[in-house]
Amino acid sequence: MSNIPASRQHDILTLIRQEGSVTVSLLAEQFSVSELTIRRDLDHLAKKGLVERTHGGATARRNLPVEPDYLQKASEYPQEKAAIAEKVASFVEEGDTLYINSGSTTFEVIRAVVALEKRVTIVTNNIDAIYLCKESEIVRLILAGGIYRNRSHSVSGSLSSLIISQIHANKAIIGVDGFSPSAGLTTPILEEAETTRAMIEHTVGNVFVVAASNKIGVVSNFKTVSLDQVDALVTDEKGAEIVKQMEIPESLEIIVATNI
Amino acid sequence: MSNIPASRQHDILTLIRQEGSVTVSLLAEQFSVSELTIRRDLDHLAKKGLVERTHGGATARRNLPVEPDYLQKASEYPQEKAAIAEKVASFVEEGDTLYINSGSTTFEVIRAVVALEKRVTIVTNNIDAIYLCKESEIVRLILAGGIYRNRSHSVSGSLSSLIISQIHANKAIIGVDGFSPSAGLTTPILEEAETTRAMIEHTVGNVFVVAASNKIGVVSNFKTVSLDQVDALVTDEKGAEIVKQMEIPESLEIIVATNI
DNA sequence: TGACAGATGAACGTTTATGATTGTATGCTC
DNA sequence: GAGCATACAATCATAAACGTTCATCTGTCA
Repeated sequence: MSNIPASRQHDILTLIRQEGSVTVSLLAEQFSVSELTIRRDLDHLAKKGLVERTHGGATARRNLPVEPDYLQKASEYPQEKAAIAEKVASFVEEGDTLYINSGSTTFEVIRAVVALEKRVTIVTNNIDAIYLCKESEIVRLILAGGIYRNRSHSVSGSLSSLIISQIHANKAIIGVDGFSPSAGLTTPILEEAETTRAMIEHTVGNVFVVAASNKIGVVSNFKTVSLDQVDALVTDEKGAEIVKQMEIPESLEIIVATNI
Repeated sequence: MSNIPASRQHDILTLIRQEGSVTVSLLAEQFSVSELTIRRDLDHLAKKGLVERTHGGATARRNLPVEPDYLQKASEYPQEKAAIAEKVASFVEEGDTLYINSGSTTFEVIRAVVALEKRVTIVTNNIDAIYLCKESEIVRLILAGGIYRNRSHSVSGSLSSLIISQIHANKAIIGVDGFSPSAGLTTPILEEAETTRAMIEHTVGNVFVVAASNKIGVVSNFKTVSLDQVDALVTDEKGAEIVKQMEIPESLEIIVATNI
């Protein structure tokens, strides 16, 4: 992967997130390349679902009719999360059945997985997944049921576990609020922890945990599982640095998602 | 500010949501484009159901953005459906647990029930219910899980029935595509029929069927249950007329919702 | 050195956005 | 009810943006 276009696309992405929207002509001028190149860059970013392509330019994604609280959270480490999502999506294969729990990072994961255009089944308790999958004809979406929590736009609890008990996925992609060697994976909501645990227990393949550096070493309220039930941690460069100082199970692979 | 159409339309939309209403001439001045362009922008937004077009401008729309074909169906008999929804909601009592299946009529029912501000639990397979319940702190929403169908914005099938098998409601409010003495209640989708049947079977109290006159006497593809499992039909005046000609079980009460 | 992939730009025809023009409908004033 | 102003719809012309194809350049690898 060559560096010059990648870094320009990264800069474009930052600019779009900053300004909300950009024009092709302005970008072409700013980066001293032809408009055609900019258009290709934007198309590339749009295909990954990172921006919304429009006539004359591109805008930041704003396709959710109802914006959940966690979209504010999503703006905390947007690039890290996008990079992590991109990375973990690269492990997804045609025909996979995936457990993906709720949260801002895993929301990005769903976006990245749908952008792959592979024939996969996504099982999730994140209701917002419907916005991401609605245009895809080849991704099958199974929603867990249960009591709806408006703050996280998700369902969880014993009723969710009931459905999960019927499905065995071959990969799980799990977002957490805390990742710690001693406390394992932790979340602030009891029911979410239960649902996530059920997902991990019904996964026959690899369990990926996605977490930006601000989650590493953190302990939240409720324990999901301990680290020896996790196969891989996908994190950013800073997160990987922190993990290196920790005593983690040997079986746990650390995967670094380098910023785009 | 970049003046690409998408960005301008977004700004117009936020402005409308902020102010409640806008005029074409003011917008034209503000964005330095012709009024004609503004009109086209507003038409565009109105077509997506995001704003309400008026003479000389546009106003905010509190309605949620729903699927076009869903919306089309919803606009078929809007007054009748609203009246029916209002009527059936009047039977809902504090503390009730309600089964409500998916469909444009029952969507209105959920809206009416939430407006009651009574402490009830709604169990539904209509995902759009989240828009209606999100602001209510006293309505508890339980979503059935299962495979998501984008056309109806609902989940259904055996996984949904699994959750339903765990819940016994004391009232069920059921929308149908066909209501017929011989064929019973019918719907065009097999899985929906299964889910609806499960709801009715797990209701210990009254089962209400809501149907505007265009559904009465109609037979759709898949049977849900026969009429003797229904306690009441809530319909409009024209529907009541038609039912009078039919041979229906004596136990089935006909409730007429008079147009407001 | 030669083959090759990826990035870039030019040229072409096509699509989209915009504004001017004209005529029609709506609402208001008198 | 006549006259008038405003908003609208319909049509056309123009310019900008777009997609497609081809050619060029660069760096990599054998």
